[in-house]
Amino acid sequence: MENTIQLTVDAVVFGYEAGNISVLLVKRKYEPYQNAWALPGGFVLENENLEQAIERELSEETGVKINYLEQLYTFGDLARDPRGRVVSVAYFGLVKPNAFQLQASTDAELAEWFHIDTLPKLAFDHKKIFKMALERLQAKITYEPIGFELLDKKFPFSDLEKVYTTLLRREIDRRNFKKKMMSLKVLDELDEKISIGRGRPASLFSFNQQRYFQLKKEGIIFEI
Amino acid sequence: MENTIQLTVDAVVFGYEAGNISVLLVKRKYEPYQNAWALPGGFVLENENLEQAIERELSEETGVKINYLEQLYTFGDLARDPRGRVVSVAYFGLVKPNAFQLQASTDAELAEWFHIDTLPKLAFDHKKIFKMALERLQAKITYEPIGFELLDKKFPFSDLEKVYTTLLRREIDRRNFKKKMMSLKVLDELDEKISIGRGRPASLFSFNQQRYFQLKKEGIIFEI
DNA sequence: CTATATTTGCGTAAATTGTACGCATAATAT
DNA sequence: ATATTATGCGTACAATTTACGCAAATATAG
Repeated sequence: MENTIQLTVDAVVFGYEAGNISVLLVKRKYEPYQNAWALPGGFVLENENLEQAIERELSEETGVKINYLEQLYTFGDLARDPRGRVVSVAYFGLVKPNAFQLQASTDAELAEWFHIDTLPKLAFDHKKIFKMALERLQAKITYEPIGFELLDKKFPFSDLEKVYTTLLRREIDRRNFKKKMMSLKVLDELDEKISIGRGRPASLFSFNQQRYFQLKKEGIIFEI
Repeated sequence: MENTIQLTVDAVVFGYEAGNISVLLVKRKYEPYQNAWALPGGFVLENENLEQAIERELSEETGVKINYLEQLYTFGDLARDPRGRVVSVAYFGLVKPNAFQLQASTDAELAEWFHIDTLPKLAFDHKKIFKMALERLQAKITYEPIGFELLDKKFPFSDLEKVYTTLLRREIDRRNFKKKMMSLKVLDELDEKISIGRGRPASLFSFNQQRYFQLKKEGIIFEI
């Protein structure tokens, strides 16, 4: 039996900065869809697993180092790629603000961050993949502590709140949100404070992953 | 670039009968893992999509017709198959009791239902796939109305409750469970009653999928 | 035929969780 | 000094969840 099905990976990488959620795209250098924007990704090599393929492609095409990576869905429709039968395993990833800057490095292709509400036309079925990734992210921040993965290690509470209101596209009562989040026992309040512009300086918090795993093992679930 | 990655699909099919959750396995006819039990599945053909591949393999190997099918995860570790690099897209499925009987039909291989607590040793990484599927099913019945897919179209409330207590492995207060379930407005109480053994005869209920989709569109979510 | 066991169906009180919002505090801007 | 802004803390009320009592409708045992 001759095997003519090809396997690729694609990554939907989200970043957060100053109240905006962005996604990382690359401009295609070759046909098909030459010069169109697309999700970073490419063919899986025989001697690497799927996560390694994602990390290699991201490194080659964008130079971005991912902070959180999770498999999203596998797209296998017959006509999704004009080159023939190509099945793609999609992942979604999150990066911290410091990884946000794109160095126009080495042989990095043209990569850019786009606000999730103003994406350009995308190659292949990548629009559909992006849409599913965004829905997954929106759902997931309510039942897994992954919102922190978009922020620096130390962050003021208002930043976390902003990530939630931006992603969920609805207002959240600041005081109730903090009470709920603190009751989950996975945030440590640090001694440090930060003062940005005017207003009372904010305490910095950090996510205690060890405590989270501990609580998860005990069957206590994160839920906002 | 020569492509040597092969693509398969595997299905974790669950069935329910008389308080027991079972999973469908087939005995392998050829090497590798000859005569070992495995999840039904096989290579994806070039002219079929992934769901079609699942349905074809299930039909060929077991004759079982699936009632609910959902993609689970794609397994791509380097050494998961001794034949070489084989990536497998796993699905999980549910069947209704009437599809439970296995006809030793045509060229159906040896297929059998196994209680989920007493599975035999499985080929490849199928134990890992099964484990993930069970966890997904357990989680999913609490936030999507898929428990009904394991029951006949008409069912007494006690059957639904049994599906939940069996899968979640914990007692649920019968009265509160019914109140909660009815408050979701997706079950219709029929005029019919059923009497099994002694005790008061039970009303039959049916899942109103149309109403569910309606409510979902309005943003109302199913949650037990 | 009567008493008992069993399963379903309905309701209510208490405990827990969620929501709305008032007000003090600590900084900057005028 | 005073206004403005963002953070931090608390409290009353509403909604939901949980625990559990009891009646109704059947089968079974004596």
